[in-house]
Amino acid sequence: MLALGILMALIVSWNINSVKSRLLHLIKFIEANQPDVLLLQEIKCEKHNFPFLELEELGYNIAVHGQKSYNGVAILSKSPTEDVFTALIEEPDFKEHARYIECFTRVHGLNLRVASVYVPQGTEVDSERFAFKLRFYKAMEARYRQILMQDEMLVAGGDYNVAPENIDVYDPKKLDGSLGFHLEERKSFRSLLNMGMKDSFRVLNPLSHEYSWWDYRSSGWQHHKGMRIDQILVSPNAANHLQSAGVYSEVRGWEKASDHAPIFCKLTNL
DNA sequence: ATGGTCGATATTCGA
Repeated sequence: MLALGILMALIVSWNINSVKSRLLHLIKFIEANQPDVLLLQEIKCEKHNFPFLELEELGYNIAVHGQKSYNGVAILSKSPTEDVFTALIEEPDFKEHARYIECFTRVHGLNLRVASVYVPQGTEVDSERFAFKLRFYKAMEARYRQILMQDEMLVAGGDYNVAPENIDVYDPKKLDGSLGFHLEERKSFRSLLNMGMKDSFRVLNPLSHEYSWWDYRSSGWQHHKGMRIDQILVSPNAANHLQSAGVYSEVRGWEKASDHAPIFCKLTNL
């Protein structure tokens, strides 16, 4: 290996809203961008229905936590996915929700623990599902804290279903207190940051107004009304390697697109 | 303006 070789790790997170209905988009995206690690959410299928063959053909090792019809998360990595963990939620009522998968993998000499996270949307503020959303944040925080204490590099990307700040939504006044932008959930998200995790996009683009999700129902994409509810959070030791971060927003304009665009961060091996 | 549109599934649920 050349001493001067600067290598870049591309890590992408994407709520794909059904991996089976979006498989051609996924393949097109991979061929164009060649991510080293791809974190998927809302695959909406069980493991035995996941398109392993098509994606292994593109050079990926794959870890899947599947569920019929709803939720489902996966990790694709050019390197082997080791030490897979999914048991974040043990509550009987929500145990079957496949919303978290984590593994160890390597990218260009970086040893990373990576997680693909699909935080509950919450359905309605103050509902039982909203309470579960807040509990999910607590469980995630405890898990991340454990990993930070082991001094591993953590890259945890996903649909956090919260827009952290005013800059992250199209109309902060109107949306204040509504699902995805309620103070309680924003505090839960901030708590991850206060623990030391960095919002890679915001660290590198402090003033950018960019979104990652546009609602189907209100034709949000057509009206430029979106929210930045997908994030790639990184531990402080991984943040030292951050080079850039952004949103592949053009993907949201593809025909029959997911309501979320892929997001990325790049880490250098230096 | 409390609708709208998706995907999986079954004629409803969850987002």
